[in-house]
Amino acid sequence: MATPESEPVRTNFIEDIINDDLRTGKWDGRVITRFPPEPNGYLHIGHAKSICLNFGLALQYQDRATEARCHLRFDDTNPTKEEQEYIDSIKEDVRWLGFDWGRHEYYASDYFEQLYEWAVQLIRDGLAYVCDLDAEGIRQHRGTLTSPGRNSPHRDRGIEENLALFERMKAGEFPDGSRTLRAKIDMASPNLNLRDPVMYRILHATHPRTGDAWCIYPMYDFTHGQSDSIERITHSICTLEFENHRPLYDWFCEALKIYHPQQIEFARLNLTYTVMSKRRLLELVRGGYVGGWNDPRLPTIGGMRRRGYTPEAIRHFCRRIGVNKFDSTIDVALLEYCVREDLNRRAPRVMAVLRPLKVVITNYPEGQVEHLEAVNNPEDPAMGTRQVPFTRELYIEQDDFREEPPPKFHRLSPGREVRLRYAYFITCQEVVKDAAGQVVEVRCTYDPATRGGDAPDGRKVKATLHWVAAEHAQDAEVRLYDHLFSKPDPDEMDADKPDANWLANLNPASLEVLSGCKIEPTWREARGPDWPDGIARVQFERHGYFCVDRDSSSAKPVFNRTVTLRDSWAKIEKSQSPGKR
RNA sequence: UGGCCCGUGGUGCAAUUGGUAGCACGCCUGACUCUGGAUCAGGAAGUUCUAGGUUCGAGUCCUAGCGGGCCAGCCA
Repeated sequence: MATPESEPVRTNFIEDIINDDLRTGKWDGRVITRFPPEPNGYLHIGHAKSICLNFGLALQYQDRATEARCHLRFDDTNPTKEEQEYIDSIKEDVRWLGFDWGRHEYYASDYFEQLYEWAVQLIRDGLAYVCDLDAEGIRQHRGTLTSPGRNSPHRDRGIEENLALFERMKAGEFPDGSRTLRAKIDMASPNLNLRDPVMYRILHATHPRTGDAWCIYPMYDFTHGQSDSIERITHSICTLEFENHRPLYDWFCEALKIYHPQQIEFARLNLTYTVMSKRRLLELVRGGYVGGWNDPRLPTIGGMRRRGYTPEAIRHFCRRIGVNKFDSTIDVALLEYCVREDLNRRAPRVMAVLRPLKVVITNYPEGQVEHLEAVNNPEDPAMGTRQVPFTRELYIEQDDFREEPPPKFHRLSPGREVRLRYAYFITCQEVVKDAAGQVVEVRCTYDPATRGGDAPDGRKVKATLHWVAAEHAQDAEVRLYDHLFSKPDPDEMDADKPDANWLANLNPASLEVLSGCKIEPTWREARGPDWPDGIARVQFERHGYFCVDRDSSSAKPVFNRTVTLRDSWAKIEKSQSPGKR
């Protein structure tokens, strides 16, 4: 049987290019890609798309290529924004996703010396010059989208003067922002990136890796292509916004006469009900709208890991969304489908009552305890069974009882018989209410002949409820997560408040913390095969998939809801509610 | 008003490179079921952005238009 991981997926336009190249021998049969994050933030599902693409390609062409691998390269050219902490978390995330860069861990900063020499080479060739304009001056000379720029007054400086000035920039003789090294291309180019782009800027800042060795730092455009070149990358895959930079990428490689990889752009990932930009993610964290970078509601890799998503599910998702050259927004339901699909096969089943309602089995002997066999995972008999204690007093879900059942509700209600999973049929005989009229207890009788869950006389029940023995129950905290935003597109504003911004669309119910939840005491015995990442995941029957949060203690476990089960009753209920449909 | 890139069911992708569209998610039915889960079967849903053109034949090629994205950081 084909696993989701191995299922064939149609080739995308990037694979078409690679296949062509392999056929024509363009790169001597090599396929070398790279994932080049800037260590200035945490990775999110959008990065996962790129990671899966780049590392996936290397894996995929292992047999067909003479050499196939993917490098991990940190694009660390801006010390004012980058930190070691980000480097560490990025490595952790890529590893967790299941990819291995082997010894191919690189840093653009490792190439600073070479980059400097190349800059000098360009000056010697008359293709670069030191410009004394400040940021404002450069901007004023740049022109606009529709009008050409003007040459810098320093554009025609002599080579020797440029060399001396650049040397002095490097030596730290000038303050930040006072001068730049620029490529001499074309101030009239319709592509603004070609209007004498800055190659080096002065930044007296301590770099996480090179410390204070440099006070001039190369710009992205003067770094990325050359880094690719040094590493002999064949296909340099990046997102669409770099399309306009490709001519510059090519220009530098050609001007320098160095190995010239091919840049290919693809569309970044967008998901419904969430935001993906670093800026917005940062705002959510800084503003306290979420608990931190690994808040389970965030689309960050750390958040998803804590939410209980598996690397397998994320990889499968990334394979299924495809790769293209135009913006699109994927329905988060597909992501959720992928997690369910994976967890359904792997997660042991456990009974957990989230909102307890006490049930007393009036004809069941007081003090008696029976141990009933429960299946750990109906999808995988190899996961075995366990013995769950059953007693006179139990908890069932509040939602599983209705004093006045609506149409199509076939759970417990007065006079009705249902099955307690793996246990007995019970019939509701009496309802106990508090002073406020709230149902606080349901008194039932059980049929001893239905032990195990089947009636010898063949009679059927319409519902099977999960339950937990009251005295034996493990108390737990359960965190119910839902979409972070209440609209598929967080930017869509309600007509009555057109001036609001995306934050107004935060879903007030994105997190609900439940305490006093009752978990079946044998839940730990239900564990299936070990989870490679050490995060325990279970299915709470009829609820969804949950993972054990790091806030857990042995006295009180804490569970995070990864995703709910598909819930057809919820749909019926929703369609019954007035105002709907 | 400039340049570049891009338009296929609600959403995301396919279509053997010119032979009148197929898959998945979602949605709706039904079957089965000790999870209202899973599974299985079926259904609704597309003027392939529009208009011309080439061709026996166009989602694929050409032209124009319309729509969307990106670009005026000493960010990446």
